Amino acid sequence: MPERSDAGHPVVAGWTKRCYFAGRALMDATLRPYDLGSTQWYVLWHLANVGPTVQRDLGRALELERATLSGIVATLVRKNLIEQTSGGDDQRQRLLTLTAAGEALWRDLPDLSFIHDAAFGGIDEADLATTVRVLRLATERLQNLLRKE
Amino acid sequence: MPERSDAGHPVVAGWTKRCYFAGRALMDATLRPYDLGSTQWYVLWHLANVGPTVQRDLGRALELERATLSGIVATLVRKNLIEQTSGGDDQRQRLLTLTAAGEALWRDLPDLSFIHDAAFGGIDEADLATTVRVLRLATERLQNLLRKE
DNA sequence: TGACAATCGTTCGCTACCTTGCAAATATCG
DNA sequence: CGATATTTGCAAGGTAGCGAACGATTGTCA
Repeated sequence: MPERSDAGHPVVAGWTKRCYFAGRALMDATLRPYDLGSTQWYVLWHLANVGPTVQRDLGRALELERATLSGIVATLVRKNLIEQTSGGDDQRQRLLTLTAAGEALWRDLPDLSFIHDAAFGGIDEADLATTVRVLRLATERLQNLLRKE
Repeated sequence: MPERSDAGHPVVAGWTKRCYFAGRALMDATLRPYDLGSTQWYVLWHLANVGPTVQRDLGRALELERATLSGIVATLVRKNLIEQTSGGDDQRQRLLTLTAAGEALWRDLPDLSFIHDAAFGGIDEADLATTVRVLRLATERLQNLLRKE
């Protein structure tokens, strides 16, 4: 967000945010006709490609807090796209499954891979690798600071 | 968010999101004792360093939608940190100014530059430049796609 | 001048993040 | 076995983002 170009650091943060939101906006715009949000799409993707999943595992896979996923699951259940059952050995956890309507919708959904291709296609592989390395290192450092308060 | 490492593209998107949220989380955690959100901090920063600003210009500088900024301004006014006046030649636009309490709080606030330093400090300048170039190019491509629908 | 268009801010409803606090179920260990 | 800790999910409340629709003001131009 900051436009200060003093040293070069804040600029990275700014473009990280802009890039994240631009991709998300394109995803949201593409999914809008289907009345789906981007994170809802990720949930459907996971259930369609991995199969029925316990809510806890889905949260870990998608890196979402329990409270966040809880709301998204509630929305998808309300739309009748997924089902949330609690008939396992562990009575705390809930199994998530695509409904027939959910599977039908998933088949109708357009392929979103064009977004990644549009964003990063044709860019030098070495540059992409550098970008990933920088972002991952920065993320790990920030998360370390977060753990130590 | 996606962990698929097929080609390399989706990985970039995943780390872009993680890095953005890690930085924001650290910022939020640092500001929590002061009951401030990260975007609220950016507004105070701008008013403290640039001076009183018309709301429209602030939105452009911070790249926020009118609706988003409207809510943030309302929050800061409610906290008595900024003032929103409408006494210009153009009766539509509102001038934002720090209140005395806002200036006092700003002086108490810790320096947040340690976040950028922690994230990107010590990384090769060329690698940072490459990262910025990749992210900016991807962002521009995505925004172009957004304009054409 | 008078109709129409553009701009500015607000409000509403939505998605998606978070923390905190709670209750229920399960695991662990004395 | 029983007390305690952990895990799982939910609800409430807050921040930050979006689009759409609406007054009010201002600009444009026939």
